Amino acid sequence: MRKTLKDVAKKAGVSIAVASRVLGNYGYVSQKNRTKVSKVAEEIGYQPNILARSLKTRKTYSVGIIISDVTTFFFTSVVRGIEDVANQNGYHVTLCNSDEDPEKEREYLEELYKRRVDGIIISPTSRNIAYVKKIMRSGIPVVLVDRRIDGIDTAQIVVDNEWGSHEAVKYLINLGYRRIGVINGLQGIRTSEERFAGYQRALEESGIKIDPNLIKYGNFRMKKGGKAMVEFLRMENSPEAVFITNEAMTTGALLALKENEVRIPEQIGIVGFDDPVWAPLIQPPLTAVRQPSYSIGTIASQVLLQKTNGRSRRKASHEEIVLKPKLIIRQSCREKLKERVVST
Amino acid sequence: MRKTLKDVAKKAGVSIAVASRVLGNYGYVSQKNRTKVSKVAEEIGYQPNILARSLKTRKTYSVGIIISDVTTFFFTSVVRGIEDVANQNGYHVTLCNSDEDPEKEREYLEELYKRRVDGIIISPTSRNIAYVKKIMRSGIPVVLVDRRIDGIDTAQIVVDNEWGSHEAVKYLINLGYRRIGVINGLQGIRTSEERFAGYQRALEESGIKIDPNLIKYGNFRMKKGGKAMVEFLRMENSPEAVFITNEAMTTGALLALKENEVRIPEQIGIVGFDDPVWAPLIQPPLTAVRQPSYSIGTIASQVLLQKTNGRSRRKASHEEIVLKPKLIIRQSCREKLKERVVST
DNA sequence: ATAATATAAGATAACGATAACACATTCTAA
DNA sequence: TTAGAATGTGTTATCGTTATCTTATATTAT
Repeated sequence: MRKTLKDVAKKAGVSIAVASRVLGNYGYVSQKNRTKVSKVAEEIGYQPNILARSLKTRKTYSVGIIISDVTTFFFTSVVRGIEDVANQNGYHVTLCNSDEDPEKEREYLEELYKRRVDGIIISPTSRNIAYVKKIMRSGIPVVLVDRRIDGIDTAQIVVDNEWGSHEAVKYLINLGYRRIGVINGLQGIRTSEERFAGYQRALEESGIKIDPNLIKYGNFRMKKGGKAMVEFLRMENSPEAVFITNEAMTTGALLALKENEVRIPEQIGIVGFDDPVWAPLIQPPLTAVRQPSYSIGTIASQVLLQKTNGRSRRKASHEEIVLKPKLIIRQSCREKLKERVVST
Repeated sequence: MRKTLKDVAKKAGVSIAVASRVLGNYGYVSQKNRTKVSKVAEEIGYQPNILARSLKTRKTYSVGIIISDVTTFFFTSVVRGIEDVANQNGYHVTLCNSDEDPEKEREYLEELYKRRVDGIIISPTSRNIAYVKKIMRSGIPVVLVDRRIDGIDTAQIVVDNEWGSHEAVKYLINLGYRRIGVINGLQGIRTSEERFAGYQRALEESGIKIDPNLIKYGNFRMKKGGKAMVEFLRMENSPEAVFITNEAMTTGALLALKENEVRIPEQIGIVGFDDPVWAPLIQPPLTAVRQPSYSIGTIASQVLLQKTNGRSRRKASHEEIVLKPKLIIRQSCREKLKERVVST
């Protein structure tokens, strides 16, 4: 059924070596054979078996991506960026969703290793660092995105989360907000920690004491964002403004506010991390920290491919590329003149 | 560096056949050798080379997905659905974004074929049907999602677009709207045609004449949706309501309306196809046709895997699974009592 | 004219696994 | 006791390529 080199060679009346040379475009082949083989290959619809080729050449022209969830706005853009440059360079992309589950992440890493991908781009949960390092040692280049890991000898493409959060919270403080809540991501994930650190620094710089009651922990998913917001609303002294550390949780929180008929920004100010397309469409338009997500993807892909091509092995091996996010001010916060209490 | 079966066999003091039997868990092996080999494999960190295995077994446990763009809400869910069930069954997923470009689509199909994927899930542009059929003939199962193709002998998982559109437009008509515009998708794509057909039927059933000026063609992307909407606004006799045939174009249109300060639903009624998470959050909450996108993915994946497993070859081979969408009524349309003219 | 090189093409050995086969043993049944 | 099955192991072919090694001929340089 499926045609092999042998079929081509036989029909063209040459050895498979010659056929391979023609189709692979290398070595010496006479013009006569060259055209003959090409013609035959075309005729019988020959397509090389990449498995066999890869087995021999030790190059698969494929890269793996491990992220928590493609369904989130941030990661779709990252994935799209990765895929675009990968494909421009003849690479294919295998997608894995870890759902923040270290177990799943570990399995995917193992699987990608077995499949002999030429490289891996991962947004790590930080629970399998030793294993990531082991994979790197075995020769597969790895590039980290979104989540930094200390003491790892490879490229990392991240956003300055601390700075972005600091900008956001500083902005809230400048507007006059004092009781500022935060809905954090999963504990143990670097991004969460950095975003929280920015929140913390902004408050400290302004001499505002940090109130543990105003700190909630979510898991980066929608539902928890809503739940955390409801908890805030139920407090006897709920926050005047809330900084929410990713898009999914922001969505959940906004939904909860809507359900409870809490008006933004009159009753509560909101700033979210991540600036999805729909941010300007909601009522009121959302003030948010925009991450250059597509660029993260393209850069990560470029860096990875550079590594797989073997060149520049010493140079730029564990560079850290930090992209600056940007606070997009819309209307979900407002000048706060005097104290106001949120109705529960 | 990388360990092979040979290394394991040598270290364990057995033949590679025995090692293969232990690790592959088949055939007769003594308990002594079984534990010995397992232990050695563990020790030296042996991971099988999937390329070699697949070459021999003619099974790669990987499936390809070709869709237009992961970045869109609808397709992320579909992809996630596919990936979830694929992974539960030990399959991996290779993602390809065609961007509605038949050329790209063709290249991806070819590439997936060369990579010997066990199956392909595609949302086709309809321009490479002959090639899809050719691939199918060569033995790779293909499942179509979202976009139906006539006269193709395989499973198709689609949404009843005509019905969904009909529901949406009928709803507008029942509210009293008469001059109803439509922003269509790319011409030549099945989904577009079906959604348009539903629009058409609803109008015809109500005896409303179809006005070509109220029909715009977009390309399923945000920008074109905005452009089409602006064109509507600039008309001397612009539509009272607009039905927009996918999420990205709806986003663009809403953005354009916002920019032009057109109030919804006072000045114009809007119904969109696709119901993204943010639909309830915008002002006013968007009335939209919800597609069961995640289910499309899971079902497609299940059907495909069933096909790859070779079982049930005669049965259910070209079944068409049609899922019903659902009109979610929110507040972007309102009872229309008398004629009103939209300000430009 | 002859050595040195360029051109051309086939045979064959990998790549790393599985599968088919052959050959021992050991166990069971007649 | 012995045929036949069950169990255990090793050897080798194979999957479809590419890479290496020969060998043969044509072309160029000295």
